[in-house]
Amino acid sequence: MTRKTIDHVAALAGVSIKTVSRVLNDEPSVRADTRRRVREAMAALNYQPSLPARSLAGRRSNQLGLVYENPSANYVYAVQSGAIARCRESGLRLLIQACGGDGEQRIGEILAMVAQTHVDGLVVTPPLSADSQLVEALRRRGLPFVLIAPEGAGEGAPAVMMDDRAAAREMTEHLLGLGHRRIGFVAGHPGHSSSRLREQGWRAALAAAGLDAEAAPREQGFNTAPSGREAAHRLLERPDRPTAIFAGNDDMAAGVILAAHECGVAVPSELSVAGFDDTELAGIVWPTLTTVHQPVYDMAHRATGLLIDLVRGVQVPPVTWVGHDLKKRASTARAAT
Amino acid sequence: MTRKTIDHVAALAGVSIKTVSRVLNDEPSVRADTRRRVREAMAALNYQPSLPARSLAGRRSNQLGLVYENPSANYVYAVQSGAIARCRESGLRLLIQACGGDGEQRIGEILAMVAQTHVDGLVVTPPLSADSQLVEALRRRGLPFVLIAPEGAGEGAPAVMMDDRAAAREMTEHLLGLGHRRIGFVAGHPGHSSSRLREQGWRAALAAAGLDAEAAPREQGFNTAPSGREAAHRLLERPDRPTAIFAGNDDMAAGVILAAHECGVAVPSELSVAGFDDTELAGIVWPTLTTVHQPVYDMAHRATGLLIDLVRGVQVPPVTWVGHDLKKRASTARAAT
DNA sequence: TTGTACGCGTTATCAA
DNA sequence: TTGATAACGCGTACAA
Repeated sequence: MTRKTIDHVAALAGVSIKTVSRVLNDEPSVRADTRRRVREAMAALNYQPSLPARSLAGRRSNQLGLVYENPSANYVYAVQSGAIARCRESGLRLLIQACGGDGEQRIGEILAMVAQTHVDGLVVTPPLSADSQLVEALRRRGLPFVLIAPEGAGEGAPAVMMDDRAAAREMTEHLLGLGHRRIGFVAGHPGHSSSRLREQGWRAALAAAGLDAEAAPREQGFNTAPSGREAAHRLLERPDRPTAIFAGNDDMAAGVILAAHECGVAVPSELSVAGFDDTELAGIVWPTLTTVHQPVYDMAHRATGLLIDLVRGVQVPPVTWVGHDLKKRASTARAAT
Repeated sequence: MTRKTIDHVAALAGVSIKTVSRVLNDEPSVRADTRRRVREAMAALNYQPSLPARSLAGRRSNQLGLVYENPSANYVYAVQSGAIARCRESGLRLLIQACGGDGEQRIGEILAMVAQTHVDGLVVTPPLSADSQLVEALRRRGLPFVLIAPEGAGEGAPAVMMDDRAAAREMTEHLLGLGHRRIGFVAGHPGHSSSRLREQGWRAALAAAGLDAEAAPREQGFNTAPSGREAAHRLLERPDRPTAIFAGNDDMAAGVILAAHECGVAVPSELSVAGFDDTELAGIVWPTLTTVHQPVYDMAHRATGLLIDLVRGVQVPPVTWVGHDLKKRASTARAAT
């Protein structure tokens, strides 16, 4: 139960604790032979360096933070997995902070966490990444941080983004290519910037195809399946019923499919349905969902990599774009003639 | 950027740092008046104590660990949320550790994490909680820990469990009560103890109803929607097609519904489908899924509470049972006559 | 290439 | 009820 310390290792290897410290931190100025002896001693004792001691003594804690607030389980899980994987590659720990509360309080909570834990930097996920006050507070604090999918382009802070607008446009073009002309849209939560961008992509594709983008059927949803279901009912009741509905995320698309079932409208023969995000759900609903793959894991992995660079003083580009991907599954088909 | 320390607070409050420390740790032997002055000084400076310093100096780190390995996104999210909430109530931090690798290596990883981070205790989730070698290693290490849903009854280690067997039996009885006699079962992953318990509950209910439990239609699944779909196809092809199918979890139940759609079997009029767990999915598929609510958030919350007691030297019961709940939704109905 | 002395910010010990 | 001082286990600065 009594902790093994750097002193034990030093004694066993016959060197000073400073040399052990050098080996621990992969500093170059250690003779290969000495390094080997120290390594062996560490292994023999099953030595594990104390993170608190390192945090306290050094100017780095070897810990990064990940903050999120209230998104979906799938999103959080994917983000965490990507960030954890990247941290592991570099021998760092990830501290996860779930935020509650409103603006001011939230910022205080995050700054308190930073101060208490000594984290070296922060990965900020949406919707927190769109909070310009938070961004400003972090900047003032002088803490390295990387934003995932911020509003606009992160206001100069390093950000990892996907092109929601272009992806939505591509999906709409896919539907147009299948012969659809009345393509309805279920918009996502108004508070999320991605909602606006996706809607813009849909409109842009319609306009480019010579359709009246302003008059196109559009209903408001809130990123949940029930809201998608209700929006779909409103769309399906219209005299000029759409032959395709594009929902701003997969949950809402699942709601659209549910509504179609309820109205006796066959998917995809009478109605094509498309989603966005490519969550687990897309492969589970029936028919399986055509959707846009958002590489959440990859985005988190990259954001964490950028943060590691930043902490080490390496310059990083202001915006890193990640690609997206159309997943064509069973919920879309050629428009009935 | 320069950190505020206990010295600053002590100076401002006109006391020694030890007194500030006492206030910080809610020790009783401080005059109310002194305590107030110290509190005010802390607030005025927006003082945040250094967790690494406390971990290093004290015999407690005020940090608990949560270890998981590879379960579903929804499960992880619910467990984390419950544990984080409980930690927050007691002013503790939660360190989350995702494990990879096989038995030996996994144990080493967890013990290394414990040694490095100085966590005061560990919440162990399934399937790790069923690893008796891990349990033994933690016991030897002398670290407080609580198991969630272990195999058997946790081998004497404190555990939080739900009665999978009784719940599955109740669900089967519900189906029997709806007039079903041919009730098929899709078993979950053979590696999970809950799979066996749920199957036992199903069989017990059939036997109690005077049916031949041994000959009842049963197919193997692996906790995924595709495996549920395939199992359902096999069940639906039988000459004595079941009028109800009970799947060992919601994902597989979603697969069953999908298969029914594919075979042109109407749910619930021609086939009732029941699931287990009450994940998000249950409210999203069509028809919405009748299922057993497993209180994952609550289990994690309680397990963390027990762990906090344990760390403080308070005795806790060896097993804490949590209740379950039948959620009757749209996927089950009276058997066709 | 290696080692010595000190400090990081807190808790523990013991004395007042 | 309060305080002085020594740990805790490591990195940093500087010297050898």
